Amino acid sequence: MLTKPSQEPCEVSGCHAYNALLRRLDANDARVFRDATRTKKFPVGRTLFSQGETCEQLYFIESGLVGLRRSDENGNSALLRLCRAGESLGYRAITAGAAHQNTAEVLASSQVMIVSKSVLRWLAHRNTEFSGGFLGFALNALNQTEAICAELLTARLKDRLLSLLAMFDERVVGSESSQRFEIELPIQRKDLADLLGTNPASLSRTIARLHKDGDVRFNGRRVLVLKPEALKKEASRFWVQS
Amino acid sequence: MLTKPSQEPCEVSGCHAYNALLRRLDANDARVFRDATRTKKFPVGRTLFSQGETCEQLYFIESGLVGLRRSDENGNSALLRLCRAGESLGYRAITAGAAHQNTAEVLASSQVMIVSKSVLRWLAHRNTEFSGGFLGFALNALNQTEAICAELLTARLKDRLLSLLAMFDERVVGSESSQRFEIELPIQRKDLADLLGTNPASLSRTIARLHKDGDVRFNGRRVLVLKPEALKKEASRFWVQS
DNA sequence: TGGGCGCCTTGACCTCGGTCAAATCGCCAC
DNA sequence: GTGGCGATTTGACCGAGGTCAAGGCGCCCA
Repeated sequence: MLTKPSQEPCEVSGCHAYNALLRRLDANDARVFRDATRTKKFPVGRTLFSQGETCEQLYFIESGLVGLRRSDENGNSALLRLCRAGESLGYRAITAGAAHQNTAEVLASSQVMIVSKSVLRWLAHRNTEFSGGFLGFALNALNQTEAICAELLTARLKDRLLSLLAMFDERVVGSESSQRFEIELPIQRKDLADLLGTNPASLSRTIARLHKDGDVRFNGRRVLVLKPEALKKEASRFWVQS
Repeated sequence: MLTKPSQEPCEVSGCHAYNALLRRLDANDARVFRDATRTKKFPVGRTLFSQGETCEQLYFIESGLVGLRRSDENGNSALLRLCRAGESLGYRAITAGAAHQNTAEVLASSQVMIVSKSVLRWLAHRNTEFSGGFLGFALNALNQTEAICAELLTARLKDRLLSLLAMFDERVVGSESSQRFEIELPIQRKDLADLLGTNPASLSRTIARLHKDGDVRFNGRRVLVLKPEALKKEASRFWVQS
């Protein structure tokens, strides 16, 4: 995919963030950028980078799912949010010239494009608008993190779970209103629990309650949504315009 | 302060963010920027801008305290975080060309510098590194919001309160370890409760518990810290390096 | 000096969700 | 199949914190 001499240099990858950066470069620099890109597959459980490390690379998620985790010295560890296909990672530490503030752990097997810091520095030096791209990434991340934060401040576990479910399927915001449909969860219960700030036991109980109320039926990682409007109501927070 | 012909153009205001932007401009543009700046005092309860509005101005907090609040259509409203003297507001909506995602409400009487969007646009057009400044602001905000998020995901109300107290006094991270000292809270209970994701009643009970345990003694807005090490332990999350 | 009005605290009550241990399920290798 | 192991659910228990209403306190103003 990266080697084909594309006629339309704006769409050379399946990663939105990658394309957004590429669009800010002239043909020549775009070639440099593409040539410096390599692709790697990461299995579940692997980490792209760890909190405290200095940043060496810029990452672009082509497929899969990566979680950002933050720990403190008291031993607490929180799974802050998910990064999906199309997103970029590592730009924060590179731009700030600081260590990674979070650990990026692979939650579902992911295909990732990688560009080394040195190439990036070289390009950024020649293209001052380059940082405009990162600014866009940061603003999106900030908005989403604030949405999550707002939810943690106000919503109950049950509603947070519904809202999280809504994240995993774009049909939730689609038009086919009252149709039941199925979502395939890409991650396991422990991770879901971490994202919600709870533990697998409590999560399991909440799922049982939803089941009993007839809203949503869980079967392992398959989730049958019986009342889409319940999800829709909760979904809104996450879909800030990007 | 803004009119004096400064010899050292880097430090013309008491606002760190303002100075950071100014430093990215040459002498000429810096003058344009300064001349376009006006100062305004906002009393408690006023808002700088509201969620959903289009952004017309860039704000710099010289003194006081501003809170960012996010509401959703279900009627929930969360006070996300505090913006203190030195911070900038409004750059997100301007940069993204979108509406404000949050409401900025004045929690403690504030002195604010204001620059109109049109001037900013003009300057940003001539100075492509300008967005690098905003990127820095966004990365800081993101880090802090993540820290708050992590705390909400893992910590109990009591510990979140201690951590919030620590925010209000830099002595907490200082060296004078075991000395008791006093903090003057700039905001009222309701706002504290909102920041912690709780209500005044529960907050009051938590305060009473801290009082009984001999850690911290509240007297209205005056807080006597008896065991600084208790605060120190919690403070760490918020002081990510900027 | 005595309302009046916010702000804050307290009481009573109860639900949500945390904790720990045991049981069950699902999956893979042998 | 069968044992093993991790993932998930369930049970039993209980504590943190939500809710609503009443009470106290401080402050301003007439």
